[in-house]
Amino acid sequence: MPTSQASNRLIRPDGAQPRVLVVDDEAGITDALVSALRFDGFDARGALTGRDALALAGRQQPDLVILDVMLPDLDGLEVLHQLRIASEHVCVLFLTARDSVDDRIAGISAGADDYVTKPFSLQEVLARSRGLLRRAGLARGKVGNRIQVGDLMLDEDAHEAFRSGERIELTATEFALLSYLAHNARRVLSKAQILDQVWHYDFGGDAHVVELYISYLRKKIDAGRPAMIHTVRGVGYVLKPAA
Amino acid sequence: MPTSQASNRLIRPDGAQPRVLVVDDEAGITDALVSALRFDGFDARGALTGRDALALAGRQQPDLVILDVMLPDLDGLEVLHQLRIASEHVCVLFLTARDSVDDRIAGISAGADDYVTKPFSLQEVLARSRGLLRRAGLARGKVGNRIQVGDLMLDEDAHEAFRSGERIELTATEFALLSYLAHNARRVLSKAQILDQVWHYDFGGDAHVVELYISYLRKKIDAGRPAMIHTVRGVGYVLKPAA
DNA sequence: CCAAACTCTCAACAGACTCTGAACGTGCTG
DNA sequence: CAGCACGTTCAGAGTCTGTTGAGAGTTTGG
Repeated sequence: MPTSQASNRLIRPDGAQPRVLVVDDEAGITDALVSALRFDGFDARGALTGRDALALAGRQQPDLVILDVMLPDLDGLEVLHQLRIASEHVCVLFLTARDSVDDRIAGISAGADDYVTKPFSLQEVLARSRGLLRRAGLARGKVGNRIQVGDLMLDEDAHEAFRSGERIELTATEFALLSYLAHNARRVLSKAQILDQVWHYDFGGDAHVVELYISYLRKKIDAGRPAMIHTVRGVGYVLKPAA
Repeated sequence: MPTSQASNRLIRPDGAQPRVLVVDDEAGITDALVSALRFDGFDARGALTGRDALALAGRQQPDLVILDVMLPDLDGLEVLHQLRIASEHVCVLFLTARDSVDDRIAGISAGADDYVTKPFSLQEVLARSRGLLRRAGLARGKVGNRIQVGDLMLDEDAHEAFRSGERIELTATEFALLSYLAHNARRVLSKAQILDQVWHYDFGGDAHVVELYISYLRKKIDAGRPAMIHTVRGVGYVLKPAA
């Protein structure tokens, strides 16, 4: 379902893909994340238990571990600590329940590098993962987290969008959608794909919101300019440089 | 959660990152500090016991040791003494329990260069660490611990802030917050990130304090001037030069 | 030991954002 | 050309986020 984004791929100094280990006992979440990460250019693996995770980590030597706090066998925090002992330079992204202050405190004091609250969107996790790895020095010599398509530029650190140098105000959802389109420029994305990637995974609504937000984006991005967002009837939407 | 700040990174004369050794028997604290230091550009390692610390120090030859006074095996003071024998030029930052005046006196007379009381915030420890290493001559040719964003200037040694040359009175918390924002200028920081970095690690409150202090800062920094502090709804806050 | 400053909680308000529903276009297809 | 499916857009309700003022509790400094 997710798609690659060769233009913004992170590269290890040795030329290989960054390695990511996903640990969550809900197979659905693990699979979705592994799948999304793979198509985003990461070498991703999944584990459903803390023990499996530690065993895998020993062999895979991941650069990043995405870790659910709640695991059936070992506590996520314990796993984290073991990981740090084994390989000190690993980054950790925590998955926690919303509003769980305890988790937050535990996460910080356990040395998590960042965390995302459930329910999250895949794009959200991907964005944070890229950010962590870039900061950890696994990025290809790049300043900031920028992506460019034609005369459209997105700065994912500053959460800013520019068209022909002109700044465009976007809401959080609009930015997430545009960001997903930009990462997959020139590729048609179905409404289902978009819904899966940009909206929270427990979002119950239908694909109508996608159409709505495409409409919002058009007003802001394409208003009075050569169109970059195109409809492919019966298939989905594409973002590409204006002719 | 911590973020890099390449613009203010300290560099060893030999070009490598400054080496830091963190020693605390609470794995959570050690992990959090190691993690934060790493993202701030240090080559950090952690040890949970005094013996491990001495062993590691022998191999790593750290420039700075962050040392808990209370250790299970050896006394922190004893560790400090041994360290000084081994390498005279190492800086030492003590971690002590709050209100433990005895610790402070003992620490200073034992040759600690500075100390921080628990519970601390990550930014606090990072700031002291930078300060110590700079004074020890490991800074990239810089005068003072200054950071500038647009017409806003922070002097972290003097704990002073200026906007367009005009001095601005800030409380301790306000300064810490502004400092964190400045170190990550043009990057959106979530309230959770800010809370983790600026407030004490055992702070149980919610993110509302962040909003409150942002409001205070705005009154002092942006009052009647082009705004530098911006809200990114649903994401967080950014500091950037006024357009 | 008092006064002032500071930090944080609470509560009310304002406004932005997100999503639903319905009406309206537009392009396919028979 | 009629009918239908798909897509677009408008309008509005509800929710959520962020802002601010007032004040209690705590710490600091004289």
